[in-house]
Amino acid sequence: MTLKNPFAKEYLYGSILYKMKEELLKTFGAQFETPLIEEISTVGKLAEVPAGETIMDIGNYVRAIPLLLSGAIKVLREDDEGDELLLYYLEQGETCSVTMTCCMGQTKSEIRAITETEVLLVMVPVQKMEEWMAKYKGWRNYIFESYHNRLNELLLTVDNIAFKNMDQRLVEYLKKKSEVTKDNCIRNTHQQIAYDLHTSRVVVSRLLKRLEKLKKLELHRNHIQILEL
Amino acid sequence: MTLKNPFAKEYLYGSILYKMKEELLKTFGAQFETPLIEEISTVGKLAEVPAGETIMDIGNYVRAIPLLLSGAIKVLREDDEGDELLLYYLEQGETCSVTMTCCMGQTKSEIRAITETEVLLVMVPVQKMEEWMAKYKGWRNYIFESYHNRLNELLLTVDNIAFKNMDQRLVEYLKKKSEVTKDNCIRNTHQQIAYDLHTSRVVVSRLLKRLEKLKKLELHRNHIQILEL
DNA sequence: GATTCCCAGTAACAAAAGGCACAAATTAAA
DNA sequence: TTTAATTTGTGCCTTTTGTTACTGGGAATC
Repeated sequence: MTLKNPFAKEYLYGSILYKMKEELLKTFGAQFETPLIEEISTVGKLAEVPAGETIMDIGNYVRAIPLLLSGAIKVLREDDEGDELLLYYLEQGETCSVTMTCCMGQTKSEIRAITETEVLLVMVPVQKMEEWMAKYKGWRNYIFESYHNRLNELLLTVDNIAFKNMDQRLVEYLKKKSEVTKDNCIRNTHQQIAYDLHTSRVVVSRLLKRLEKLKKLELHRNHIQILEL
Repeated sequence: MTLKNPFAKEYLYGSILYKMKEELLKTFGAQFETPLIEEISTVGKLAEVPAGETIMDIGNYVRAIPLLLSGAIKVLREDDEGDELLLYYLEQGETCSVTMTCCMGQTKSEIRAITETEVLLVMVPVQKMEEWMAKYKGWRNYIFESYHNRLNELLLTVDNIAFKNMDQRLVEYLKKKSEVTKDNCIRNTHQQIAYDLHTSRVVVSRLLKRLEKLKKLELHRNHIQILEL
């Protein structure tokens, strides 16, 4: 947040404190202690980010971790040649464990995070994270659950790329994407899908055509209408 | 530890407490507080397991987590059809985060763990784990570092299966295996390698033959002598 | 010593995935 | 409107990986 600020709008002091607390209660009220929510409201920064923004990139140093209040973020991996692969999506109430381990260990980010939809999040400085770990059981449990969820999500990703063929992976991808965007219409070009799945545009086009013939979706320019997968 | 005990020898009370403390100091002396090491010695159970034993299987409930004092453990994933894939190795001073999240969340194990070499480990009951988290900073850091390491290791696994071809993966596999077993000789059949890499025996044989022609190794029945990879 | 079993080598073939080239359709820009 | 750029559809070919089938070598067992 100190270097180049990637956020479109950042709420200013006081003016929007009420909204932040309200949003925190909505998302974390059940698992966080009230004083913890108080503290987050005080030190955290609320940010609203439009879709398609890179909020964390490979090689960046991390000094704050994001708590996702609404919207979805996609987390990507990149290899030496710049080839990408979608790892998983983060949704409401989640946080990026990979980022967390990075800022704890003072190492650079290993992943790239891009907003999939418009997103509302709270940035919490890393020092507080450690402090709350000793102080609030709710926070400790949350951090552990996050790790748990991320590890399991990564295992599912491994399952997909190791055990499944591209056609199955494509179907899973479309399902998941439609789920997180809450939209039956995938607003993407074939090339963009190919990047996420780490394959070529031609392959995606071919498989999509096959799915269209099976009446599972309708293809249009720049978007795909899902019928039933 | 309550059901079928998979351990060959389990050290009995008192008799070997000295050895346990000594081993704990050797492996964890630098990062654990002295009273923590005391506590581990008191509640932990030292176990020596020969190579090739399954110490954790998919579907098992976990009530204790292992701290690895020496040797190596391989961690596998399995799909619905019983196809396997090696995820990573655990080595001295490490613990299985996936197992940890399982016992914290009271869920079943998602992975299988098999001793790659003879192994010395301490089993710690899960309740203590939580207790120490609030009590010892050294423990808290250790648990976090473990998660960190596991996540990064899993990311590398994803990189391998997503971005690399089978020949490169095979070379990496042989290197890593030779490293953790501290042995230039891979004592495996081609079929066993094929299981770990989730491919077929014929493919492994083909690629190994190619490596032999490149003078990178020598093939023998039941073992492979690595020259330089 | 003969038999059986396991392991490795190999050829031939099949399937999955990727690459290239180009055409057609549609949109955006000039 | 004309032109340019983008997106998609497809045929053809290559590479990679997987499958089947069969071979012989060697070790273990009878």
